[in-house]
Amino acid sequence: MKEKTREQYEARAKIAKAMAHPSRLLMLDLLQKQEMCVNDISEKVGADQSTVSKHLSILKDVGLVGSRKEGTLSYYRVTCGCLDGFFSCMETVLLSDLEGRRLSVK
Amino acid sequence: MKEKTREQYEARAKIAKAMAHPSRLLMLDLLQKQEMCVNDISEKVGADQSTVSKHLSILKDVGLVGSRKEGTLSYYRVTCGCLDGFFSCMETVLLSDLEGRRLSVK
DNA sequence: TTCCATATTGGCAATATCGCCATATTTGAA
DNA sequence: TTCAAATATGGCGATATTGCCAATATGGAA
Repeated sequence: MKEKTREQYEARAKIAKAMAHPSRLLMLDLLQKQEMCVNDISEKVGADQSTVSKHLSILKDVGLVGSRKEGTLSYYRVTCGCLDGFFSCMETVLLSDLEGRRLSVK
Repeated sequence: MKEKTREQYEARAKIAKAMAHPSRLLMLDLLQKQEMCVNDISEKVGADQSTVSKHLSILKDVGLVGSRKEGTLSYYRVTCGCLDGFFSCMETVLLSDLEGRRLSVK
């Protein structure tokens, strides 16, 4: 493991870790379509407001979402334009995995 | 959270979780370039052979890598062709995050 | 068979994540 | 200022992840 790239893998892992939760993936989907405040997200996700707030801060820490304040409300949104590629790759993996389990390479 | 898509987010989260580790990301990089056996990977990664074996089984469980046996050796390789998109998106996020921290949207 | 190299699996302690409750904090309205 | 709504943060038990050291397959060679 090279000295210089170890940090890079850790940085990448942070991003992957931020996405490694069903609720956070749902949030990313929602916030890609439109800006939303915490309470609305909380209802959509079906988790406690404090839980959602923490999830959002995790996403924000790695730069996947941004936020702005308007009065007492915090509006969050996705700041990166390449998530679709992410998700479609995931779908590809899921599909090919289903096929692969029936075929040669296990 | 819609009934039907919850499982889908969990399936995606599994994949993200599988990638959410520096060593596993390094392994994916290595195994994308060439097929490798456990011991060689272990040396490259700098972790115990049993640790690497477990990492590999995590990657294999979600269908990111496949393996074949040749004698006593197990050769692993990446089975999905869309990882580059994954990684380049991660780099994009990392870069834009650095810029974003100096600018408006926090 | 016995021996050796490779790989996988158990077990376990250390650490991290998760989600709720309770408690700040912030902002606008009264 | 006092109150209420929206968010953020502390804290804590429950659960999951991590990585090493055994211990256990597994296969080839002697």
